[in-house]
Amino acid sequence: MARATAKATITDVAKHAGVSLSTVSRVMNGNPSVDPALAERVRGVATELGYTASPLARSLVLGRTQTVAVVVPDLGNPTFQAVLRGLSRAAATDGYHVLIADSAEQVAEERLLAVETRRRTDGLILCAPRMPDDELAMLLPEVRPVVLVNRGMDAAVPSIAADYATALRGLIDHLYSLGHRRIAYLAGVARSASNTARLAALSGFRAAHPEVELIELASGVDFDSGAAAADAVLGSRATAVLAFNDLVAMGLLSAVSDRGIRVPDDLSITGFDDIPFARYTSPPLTTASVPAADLGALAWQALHATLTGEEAAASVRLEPEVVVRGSTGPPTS
Amino acid sequence: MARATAKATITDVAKHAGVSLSTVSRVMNGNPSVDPALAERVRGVATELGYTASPLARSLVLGRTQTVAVVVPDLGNPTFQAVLRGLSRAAATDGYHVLIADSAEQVAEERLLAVETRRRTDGLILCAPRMPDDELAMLLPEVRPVVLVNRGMDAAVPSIAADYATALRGLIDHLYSLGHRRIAYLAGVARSASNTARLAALSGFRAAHPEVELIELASGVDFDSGAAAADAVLGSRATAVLAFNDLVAMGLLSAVSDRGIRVPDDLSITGFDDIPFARYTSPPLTTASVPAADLGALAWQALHATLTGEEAAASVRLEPEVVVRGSTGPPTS
DNA sequence: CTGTTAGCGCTTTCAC
DNA sequence: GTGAAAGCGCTAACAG
Repeated sequence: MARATAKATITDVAKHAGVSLSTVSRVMNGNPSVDPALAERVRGVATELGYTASPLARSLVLGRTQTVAVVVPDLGNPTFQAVLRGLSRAAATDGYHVLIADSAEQVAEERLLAVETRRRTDGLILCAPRMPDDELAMLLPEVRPVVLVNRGMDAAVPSIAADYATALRGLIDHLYSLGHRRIAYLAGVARSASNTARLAALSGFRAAHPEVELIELASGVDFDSGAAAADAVLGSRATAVLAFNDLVAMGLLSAVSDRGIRVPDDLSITGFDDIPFARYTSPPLTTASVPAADLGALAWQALHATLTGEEAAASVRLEPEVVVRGSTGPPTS
Repeated sequence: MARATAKATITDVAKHAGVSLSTVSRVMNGNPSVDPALAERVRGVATELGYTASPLARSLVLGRTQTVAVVVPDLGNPTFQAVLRGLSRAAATDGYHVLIADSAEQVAEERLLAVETRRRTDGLILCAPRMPDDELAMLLPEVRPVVLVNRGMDAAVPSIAADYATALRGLIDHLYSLGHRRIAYLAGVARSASNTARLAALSGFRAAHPEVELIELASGVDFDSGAAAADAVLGSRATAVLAFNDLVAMGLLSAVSDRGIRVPDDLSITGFDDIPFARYTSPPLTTASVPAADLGALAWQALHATLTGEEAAASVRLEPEVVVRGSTGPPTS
């Protein structure tokens, strides 16, 4: 017969049970130094009153909230959604809660969001691919413990990232082996961490294959920018295009299809990330599979490790896999 | 020259400024009853020390956390992702934080998650389409203030929902006007709130059009169950199928296409929700557009209203719009 | 084993 | 206008 009204406090329980606060506290925390019979009685009163310790009060005195913060640049992006999902489930497994902040692509807000959410939690998981290096460097000490996702920094802070460079290289090699010699790259956001990695892959490839024409084209990171890039891509006379990510690839695919271009016969297209929908376009998208949910889970593991002080969490780098589907093929022209 | 080490407390500031705690508190809270000059000095010390009031301590004494909880059944589902996004951004606008819990489709966990996250926050936004009515009824009083998403209850708790019944009816009418007389329905999760609404729409249509054959088929709520239902759908000899949602529709579309079935010539398919990818299938999906992000934003508004006690938040019901794309057409058989 | 006493860091009467 | 003191609900020495 629990009365759900006006949440009972530890004092109520103590009074009803005729014991001191400490005893109740001990019982509730499973401290064995309490007489079993007494403990039983206290527990009885507690359940009768529907008592649960206030997380707030505990947090204040214990100095930990059992909560971590995560800031992402866009909750609408499937990749970050997957990171969040992996993170959230992993954290839940360890009894932690997740406070979430979406900067909505406002890089200027990220710092504040990070600091603010961090103060209400025990640690931070930061996805801020576009925050300038120097700003990030200033921020990091302030929000420790923190783990970075998809972005390296100094070794002092653990970073869980996919190896964008190697993966993109895999995609280029795939196109090359198909026979493509004129390849466009839709560059996404210029100053993002993963774009930097991709550009490195590009120049690596250039060095190895000077005979191949690599054309860099500007673009955004979503459907619309992919679609908007269609004319530029077609104008470039490339036979294949590396899109910044699956979203861009899908937008492009859709737009060129509308213009009567056949994929992959007239144009091969690769995506990046392997979001859940990549296999359902037509043709299905060749892409690099970034295990975003794993990234989230690993980020949690790293943070949890430093939280429990077991070990200095190590950075980890995941290798995406090139998954070849129908959107790439040999050039016909 | 802010020293970021060991977060300064209000006591530090008071000491450095040579004033009492109360004064610092007043200054930090913009209480005008402080001598402007003194206030200025205190503010100086505060910034110098990099002082910010501990949200935890404030929460404890003020009795509010500036945080709300949201529980969703699956963070991998685009609809709930959109709800979360709309909610998170709206809440951020009002200076609130969002604590998120993903029950990972474990209906048994939802109650606990709801109660636990609610205790650390000021209110709850609950998406629990599959929780049994009686369990929900028991839970609600315990987590108030709460607002329900996509699920009505008694009038006592505000509910923000899309009108699934009317929308599905719109989809059926669309198929009917196209000439379909044998229509299959992929029923998704049997006991979910929105499925109940859909079934109501179905029987409404049956009453109006006894000449139409309406075939109910079991299915899940994701790609795979859509694909898995392909044989059953084909076996039913329906000329059109109403999929439980876009995911199911896409899975089905993909599977029947693989079998050489042409959509919409051989089979018309409708989805539900209008997730961002629905327009990028081929053919693009005819579906009912559920403004999930708006649902989230409205849920926030309702919760915020009851939090600030301005008014008793009202329930709202949004009308999805039927959006006709390429996956539906007249039957050819 | 159990109770008493300090706080955790802050806000808020209540006096001066 | 400013400070002293009480207390938000809990835990953790510290005594018995």
